Amino acid sequence: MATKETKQRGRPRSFDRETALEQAVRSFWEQGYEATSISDLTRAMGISAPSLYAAFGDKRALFDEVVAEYGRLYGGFISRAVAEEPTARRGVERALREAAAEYTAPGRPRGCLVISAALNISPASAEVAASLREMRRSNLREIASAVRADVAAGELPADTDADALADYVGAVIQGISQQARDGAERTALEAVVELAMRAWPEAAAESRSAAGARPAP
Amino acid sequence: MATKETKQRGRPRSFDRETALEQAVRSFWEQGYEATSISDLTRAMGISAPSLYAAFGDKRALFDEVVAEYGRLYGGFISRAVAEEPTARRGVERALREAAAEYTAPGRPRGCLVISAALNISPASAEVAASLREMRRSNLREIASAVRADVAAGELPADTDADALADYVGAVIQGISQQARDGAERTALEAVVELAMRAWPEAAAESRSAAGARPAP
DNA sequence: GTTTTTCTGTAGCGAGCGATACACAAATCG
DNA sequence: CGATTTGTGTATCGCTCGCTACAGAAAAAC
Repeated sequence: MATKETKQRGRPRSFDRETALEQAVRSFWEQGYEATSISDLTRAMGISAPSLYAAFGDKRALFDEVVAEYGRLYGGFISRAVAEEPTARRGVERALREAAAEYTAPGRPRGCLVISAALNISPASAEVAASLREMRRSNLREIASAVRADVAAGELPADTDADALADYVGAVIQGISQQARDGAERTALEAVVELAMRAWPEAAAESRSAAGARPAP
Repeated sequence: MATKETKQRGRPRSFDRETALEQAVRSFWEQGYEATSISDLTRAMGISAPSLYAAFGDKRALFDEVVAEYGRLYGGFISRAVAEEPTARRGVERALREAAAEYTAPGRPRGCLVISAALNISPASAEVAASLREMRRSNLREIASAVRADVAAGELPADTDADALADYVGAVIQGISQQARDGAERTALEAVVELAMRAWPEAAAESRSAAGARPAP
């Protein structure tokens, strides 16, 4: 699907589409959707406005591609951590630690694009905000699902409120992203993660034997 | 200072300045600094642009007044909670519970203006963002100070990292504000607060006798 | 070669932005 | 009363926004 089918017919594109997209990612990541103008984008991408519109459609379509690219390159670590670790606790702890690292990684914009790019949007761009919000909700559902699986496995107390726990994790992640944007250092955010994980419920003592085995959600 | 000195000389203002300011607070609270246009403001305040500029200066000066008014009417509860409660733990718990209530109060914009009004700002308005950031930092300093006082009083373990604990509380508050803006209900945020407080360090068992007495910072 | 297709650069569209010039209205002061 | 001071309404200003018309450039197809 992504490979060129045959030789293209007309004048070839004079810039690398992937490289330009990567610069668009950085621009939107730094300033958010509305605060990033077409002029900002053409400057960062090194192309003119008509080239941008020919290659990516309009600003909204470019942003959609940017979000997908961001997810592919930088944003998937939460889903990955929760899916790969054997317990919800370990998945969440890994996700939070990676968040502290990712959101302060040198040479990149701070924080999370999905969290911060569509804050304070004017009504005209409400759809963009709704789209990113749904992505965040999806992440929380994954976490809540992992928590429920741990409860079923006796890895967490039976009265654990999975949705509340997922909301809590989401609040901490959003807070970490925000503080990273405010200039917080990685070590400070790791200390926050350390504290945040102290709120994790303790497993009932007698049923910790089944650790590592988790039924599919 | 705020009272009229004598009878004013020229044509009197045809609108109530305080009421108009209150509408400006709502507009900036809902949409943030940059996403709120002068046109939005004049519509909400029920006055024309020249009247706005005559009464409040420019957009930036109006926003500064809005921030001050917001702090006076809605924003002081964190400082109040931390200052009035006898221990840092009780102060923070009260602050978080009040945040869950305030940020979802019916008939008001969701979340906290100081947290959300200057997110995703373009470089031209960087000063506005810096100003609100400094207010947030000031709140965290108050919390860290209360924590240090509790450590000195034996109310918290001697190895408690006051700055990290304050950063954690700040992250939770920002997360709660964000989720409130995303539509979370008060009860859901209260569950998040309940969980967040489980991370609070336990006092060393033998020195809890001095509860209620705290030396001034 | 000529034709066809596609991309690029210039230049500019209508709309909205923050902010204001200017004439008129409404009050106090003498 | 006239003079002075201050606020209001209309009608913009210069600027930037997202976006595009149009002509020319660069490739394949014939």
